[in-house]
Amino acid sequence: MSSSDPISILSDRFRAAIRAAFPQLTAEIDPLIAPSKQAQFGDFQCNAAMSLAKQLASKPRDVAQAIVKHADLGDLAEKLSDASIAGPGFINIKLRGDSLGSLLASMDGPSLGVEPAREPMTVVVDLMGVNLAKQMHVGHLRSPFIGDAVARTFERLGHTVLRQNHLGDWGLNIAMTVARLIEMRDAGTLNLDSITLDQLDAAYKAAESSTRRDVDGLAAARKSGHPKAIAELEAQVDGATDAFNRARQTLVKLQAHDPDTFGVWQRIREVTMSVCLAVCERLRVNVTDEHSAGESSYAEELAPMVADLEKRAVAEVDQGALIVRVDQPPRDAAGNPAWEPIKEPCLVRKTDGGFLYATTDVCAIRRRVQKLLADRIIYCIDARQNLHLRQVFAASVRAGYATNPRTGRTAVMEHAAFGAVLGEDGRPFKTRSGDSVSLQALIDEAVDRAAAAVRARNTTISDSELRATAETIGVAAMKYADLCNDRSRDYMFSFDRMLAFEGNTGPYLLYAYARIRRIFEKARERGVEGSWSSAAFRIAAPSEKTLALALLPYNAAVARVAETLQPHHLCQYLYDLAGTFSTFYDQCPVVDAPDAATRDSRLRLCDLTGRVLRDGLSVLGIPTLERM
RNA sequence: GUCCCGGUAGCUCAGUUGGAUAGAGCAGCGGUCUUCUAAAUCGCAGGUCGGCGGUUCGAAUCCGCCCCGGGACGCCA
Repeated sequence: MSSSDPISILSDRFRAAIRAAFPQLTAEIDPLIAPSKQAQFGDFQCNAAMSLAKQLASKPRDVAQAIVKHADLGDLAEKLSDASIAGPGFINIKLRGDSLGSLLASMDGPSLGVEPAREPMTVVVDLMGVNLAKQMHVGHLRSPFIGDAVARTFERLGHTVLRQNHLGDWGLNIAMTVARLIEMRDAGTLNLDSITLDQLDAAYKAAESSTRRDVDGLAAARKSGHPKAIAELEAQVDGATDAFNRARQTLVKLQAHDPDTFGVWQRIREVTMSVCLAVCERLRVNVTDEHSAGESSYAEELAPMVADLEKRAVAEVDQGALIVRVDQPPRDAAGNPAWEPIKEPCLVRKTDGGFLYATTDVCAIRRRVQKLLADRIIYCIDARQNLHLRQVFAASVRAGYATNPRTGRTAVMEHAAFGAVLGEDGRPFKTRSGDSVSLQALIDEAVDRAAAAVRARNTTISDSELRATAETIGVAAMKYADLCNDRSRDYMFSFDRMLAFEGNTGPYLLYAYARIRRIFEKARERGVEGSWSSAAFRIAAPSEKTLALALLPYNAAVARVAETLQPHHLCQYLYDLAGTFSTFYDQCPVVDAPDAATRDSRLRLCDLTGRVLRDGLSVLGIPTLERM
């Protein structure tokens, strides 16, 4: 299919021109086409002459002249001449007046100019790390927001996407909680049938602290010699040791699927998952139960896998633990290492024979590549896990687990790392008392604030519509505020800013879309319907041209998100589009346009803008509203 | 100590992979509603791009050395 993005078309034309002018250049050529920053220089510019001059050992302006001579821009842009060359060798390009209309027309189809991937791949996206028996809090926000947006981007491009919710649902901490709950149930202080996640969370914390042995405190007390303090701390350590041992016994029972123990565990899982999935649904994050792939699901595979690693000497014993060294990657024929060397080895078995989270993660890669046939695995996880993930990736490659059985190629594994969520004081987001804020409370507040804002501007809206509208606006505000930043940075969580309805926010984009919908409602009231859909685009007014230019690079924006795993590039595109639309809206009457042809052209322009906004927001996982 | 992020307007952030005079939004100042939603729009003001060197026609961007902030560094997950 032919592209509708002028940068893409111009790149092709200039690449051909450069090839023709300099046949001696064999390497790949980047024609460096960019929009002009200032209108006086035209619409676009080619910056390739300067860098090529270096390779060709000639003068940049001579190179530019040769490019200009060979460039055929057809009916897209005005013919180039020596006057098109400026400064050290910039080539300025001015689109022809009628070309924007035909570019828009070529974009105006179901795909909105988005080109499907040439080689559809299977992409696994790891996008949530919920732990059993723990209340969801602000720290659980970014992974599903970013991960779902990335997943949707790949889906939009025609790839097969498999979301994975890597649940923390196994291990000693969970067993500890199970032991605690059984004790409470047997003591009659707890009804497991009606237990809530908050109660589970409390039990988890209690279990955790009851097994923490204060050996440092005891040592200090012994040193200072206070008999009472020593006695208390001895009792504490003994008690904690008992609790710890009970937890270990419970873990053994759990692993053996002892009916009572396993039943309690299942109950914990049920309660946690129902909250987790309800939150996902409310946040419009496409994660359902079928995406669950908990640590427990790997439990049976760990021992055989580790035996395989040991047998093939991929892993070796070091200081009692079993490790996979990743400091000396094999090199291919060209001398490129299979991964960047990492000094710290990857531990896959503890001295006591137990497995670690790295073991499970390697096992997950093995399943994702060998069974799910992943070509690419994307981890949307906290930046602090970076070293751990790099080790796990390297160990998997070394073990051969990351080699896709269908293609024979090593799956591409990437860490889409993100920073912390900070409060407005610049410190990690917490309540005044220092607790983490529950996700439910956070969403409720965003929605409440959105409701108040809608009510303040619209007194006639029904309560049910108000609720639905506020829900959409509140969630859009939260998601957009997260996604519009470079994910690798820490980001500042501020209700005031995300719900300000001004500037680069979710509500601003929703508002732009709602205004477009209102134009069509108005048009229908006037009896104008349908006739515009086949109208010719007549791009005349400056704000029409700006809007058209903002519209065309939609494909590039989506493609860029897939390339960089950075949804903020799409946010930037959409914000720019909404902004240019607002200016157009202000300056160009649509329904009351001076003549029918202009009106129909503008209606079609509005329709295209609205569909791109809706589609782009849907790629981010944000639904639109017909009215606000 | 080693490694990974980050440092751009008073605040929150972009910056198309090295291009022309570094851009938005808040906050500040001043315009624009009998008109398709003013939740908008237009303008003004605001900068040693952490610092110093280097690479070249050209650096916020690449390289080196520092400074500051955050994080991670074998038997927790």
